[in-house]
Amino acid sequence: MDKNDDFIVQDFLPFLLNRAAEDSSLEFQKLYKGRYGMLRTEWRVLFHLGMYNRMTARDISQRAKIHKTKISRAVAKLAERRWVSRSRDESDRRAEHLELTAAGRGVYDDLRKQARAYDQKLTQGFSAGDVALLRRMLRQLASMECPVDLET
Amino acid sequence: MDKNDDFIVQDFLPFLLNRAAEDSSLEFQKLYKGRYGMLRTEWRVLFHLGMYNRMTARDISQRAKIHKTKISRAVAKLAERRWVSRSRDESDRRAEHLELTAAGRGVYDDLRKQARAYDQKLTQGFSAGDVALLRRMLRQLASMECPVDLET
DNA sequence: CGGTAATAGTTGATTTTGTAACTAACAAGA
DNA sequence: TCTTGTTAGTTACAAAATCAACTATTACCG
Repeated sequence: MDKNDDFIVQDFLPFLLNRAAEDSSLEFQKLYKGRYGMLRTEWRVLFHLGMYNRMTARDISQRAKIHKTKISRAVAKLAERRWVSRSRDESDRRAEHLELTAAGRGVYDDLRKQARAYDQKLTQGFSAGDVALLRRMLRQLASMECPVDLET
Repeated sequence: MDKNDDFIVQDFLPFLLNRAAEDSSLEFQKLYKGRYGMLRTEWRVLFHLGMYNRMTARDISQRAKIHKTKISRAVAKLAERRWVSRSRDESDRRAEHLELTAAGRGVYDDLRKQARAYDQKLTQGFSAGDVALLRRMLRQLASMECPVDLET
């Protein structure tokens, strides 16, 4: 990693990140998939709404960096299952405010509990300080560059 | 993260990992996609072959934890472009040995250079020690549980 | 105003992935 | 040998992601 030509592609950060991401997501995915028949994007939208309460699709898209078409379809499914309610913004009738219904919040609460437990399981091999550092670095890596056109 | 109910789903490790993985991959993806029209799995297969020289699809599958169908398709494309050559194992005619051609090695060499530079760019905001710790933790998170049936 | 551009969100077509089932080759025991 | 089981790899079909184009609404600016 330091010298001129000893670069091991197995150490390539994007590779390591993708592997860790895929592997660490697998088990939790079974949960929201198996228990609620949700897709990953649906779960992400759900938890953003659970956390911020009232957002438009655009808000979620920007905050989570999820493409708007994915959100559109996820919201459609969540609304169909009555976990999310939609209401037009009257001052800008293009926009739509999204909120969890009571049922949706029930699902969110359950999954959040599971997520917490799962997170603890994932991190139990590390010291608290290391985990904190890890999260900080991941956040920084994620926000690093965002010149990416989220539309299109 | 510590108390009973202050779990912020934005801190959820799989979420952070996925975001960091996606974001950190984007720019490099443009490279192998734009310059060589490769898909992610193809690039992964290519660099495994570049690193280990002679492998079967199964070897790659196990080492990189990539599903065999993905590898099969990636190899098909790489072979079609004459970047990879295939040869049957004579002692076990089910297996096929894969190797980079000269052209394939050219591509690999170029991309490995790019990868090294890109990796340095990604990590330049952190101390060397932190980066080393990060890689170690990612590797551990990735290999943590592997009860997952790689076949099927 | 009127026209062009931008924005929120949706839809449809194409790609890519995931899942299962399949072929072909080998292994091992009755 | 035959039967059953396993392994390497491919293929077919369904599920999902991506990309481009679309509607409807608002903003900007002459």
